[in-house]
Amino acid sequence: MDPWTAQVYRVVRAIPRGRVASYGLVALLAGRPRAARAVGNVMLECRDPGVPCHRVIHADGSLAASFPDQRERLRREGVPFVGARVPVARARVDVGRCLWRARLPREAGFGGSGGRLRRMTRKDSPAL
DNA sequence: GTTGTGACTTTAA
DNA sequence: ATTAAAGCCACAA
Repeated sequence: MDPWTAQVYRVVRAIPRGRVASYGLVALLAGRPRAARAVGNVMLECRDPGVPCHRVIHADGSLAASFPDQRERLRREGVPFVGARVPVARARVDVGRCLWRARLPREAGFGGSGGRLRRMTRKDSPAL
């Protein structure tokens, strides 16, 4: 398994039950702030039951069209939804209430031994 | 090197 | 509230 996949798995495994993280947040914690899309690709290939890939959702609370089980698996964990009065496929996660507030120091390789962090560039923060 | 492919995100209509 | 367009990134051809 390549390092990128391993790093993404490490982050996703850290998402607690009943909480969710956007692809973008996972990318951020994985040390690749703009690699949300690439995170999606990893999830697409993920067959490891130990990785709670259903807890990774769109930034606006909507879910990937091609992952039908996701809604039910989240519901089973008590993840709150909004739009309970519209088509099932439209219902979105109440991100405001269950977004994972990650602890930075140790989780996901920050400050720990594992994570590869890239030096910040102008593109990462225009304020630089 | 280049090109194409997405379980993405943000912005502008 | 939708929808489209344009970025963005890792990966495999």
